[in-house]
Amino acid sequence: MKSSKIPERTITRLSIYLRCLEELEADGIVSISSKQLAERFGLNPAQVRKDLAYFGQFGIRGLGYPTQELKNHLERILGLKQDWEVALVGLGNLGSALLHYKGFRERGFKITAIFDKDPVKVGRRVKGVRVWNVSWIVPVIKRRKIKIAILAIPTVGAQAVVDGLVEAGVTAILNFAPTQLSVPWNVKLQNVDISVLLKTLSFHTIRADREATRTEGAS
Amino acid sequence: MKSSKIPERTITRLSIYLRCLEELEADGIVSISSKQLAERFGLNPAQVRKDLAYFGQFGIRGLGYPTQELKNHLERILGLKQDWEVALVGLGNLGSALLHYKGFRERGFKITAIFDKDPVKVGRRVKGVRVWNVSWIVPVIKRRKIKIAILAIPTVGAQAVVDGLVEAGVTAILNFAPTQLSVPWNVKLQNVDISVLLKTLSFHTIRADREATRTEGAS
DNA sequence: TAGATTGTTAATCGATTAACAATC
DNA sequence: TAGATTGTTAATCGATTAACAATC
Repeated sequence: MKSSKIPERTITRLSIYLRCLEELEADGIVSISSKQLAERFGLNPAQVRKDLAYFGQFGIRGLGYPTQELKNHLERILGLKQDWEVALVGLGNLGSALLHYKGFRERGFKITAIFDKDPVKVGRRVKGVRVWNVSWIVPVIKRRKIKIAILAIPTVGAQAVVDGLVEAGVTAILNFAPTQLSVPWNVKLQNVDISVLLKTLSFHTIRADREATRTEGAS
Repeated sequence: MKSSKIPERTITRLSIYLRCLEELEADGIVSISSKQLAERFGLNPAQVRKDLAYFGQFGIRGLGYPTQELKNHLERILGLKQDWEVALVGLGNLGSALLHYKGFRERGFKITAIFDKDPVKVGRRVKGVRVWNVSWIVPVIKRRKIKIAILAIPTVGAQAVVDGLVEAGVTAILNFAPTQLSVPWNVKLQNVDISVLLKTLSFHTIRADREATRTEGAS
């Protein structure tokens, strides 16, 4: 078993391949080549093969990859063969939207604990899930052995919450708070900063604008 | 002017630096070195200097970067000196959450057109913004010259919507639909696939688990 | 002047792509 | 067997980091 180091982007692509395989399976297509798979995403076939080769030999030379089998392998690799309990911290606009997002449960992620600091919300049940005061994070998560958390709170106090999550044994955090958080090396922090994303769009729009006027001028 | 090619990640980091500079300015700190800036994000000082050097010489040797001035430069580079009109397509849970997200307006992004296909929603006004039928995308966006769109709709029909946006002159799209969309080379598509993100978290949790049990066994 | 820190070039590192023997 | 496609090694590419002259 030579695990070497697996690039982050390989993992991201793996879950994209998986979605494609689900579609292929639904369409009754029994096998697919790295070339075909690559074409769908504008990737290089060698990259597809390399990504998969990190985890084993799943293909058949001359034929390609058996759809269903590869799908099973990827599900196992990505840890989707089991259901995951997920803690949601913050039940504002974004938190509520995420709670109602059907994609989670479909893929085995169940929000089973919610935390908020608003006394109006604490104690209620939303979608059958109890809302706890944030001060209960450590004991509740510890007891339930929850490993994955979603952070949908404002910047202020976010680090304290993260510290609590880590103390409680959480090893993976999806963070929507627009701030830099620090976690120990063995905890995975995935940032989704919508305002940063919008800024890159703004940058590209500025550029597109300039290009357009330049081209106009040249023509 | 040697523009060369600017890495995507440089742009992302630029907007992170900017946030830091805003805080520094609020704290009345007038200058900062690449070393200090890098430390805050666990980056390399050379990288900070290189990122900035793509766009000009903003620093003073021996002293560092003047906070306020650099902030201004970054705002100009990222296109934040102007307000942006943004179109929101899809007013479900996620769309509503994004509409109510205060971070947008604070940073000059105003959602000024909403599209949905639900007849119940069409024609209403939400937060003072009119909801149009999706079939009106092209004329409405064209007339208002909107350049940035947020896509918060399900997979089905997403490509058709994107085609409309592009036809109407949109050059940057923030996509929350969990599907691969195709756009022309001069349009920037930024995907935020929450289910893919959760899968990478799942993968890391699986790994952390294995590591933990291995260490236990070894001890 | 001495110390500090930039801007930039060169070295390193890591990821992508090309090429090809292995093999279905 | 001939054609196709994998798995893997080698070549390329691009981004990060180190090093250092320029200069405040």
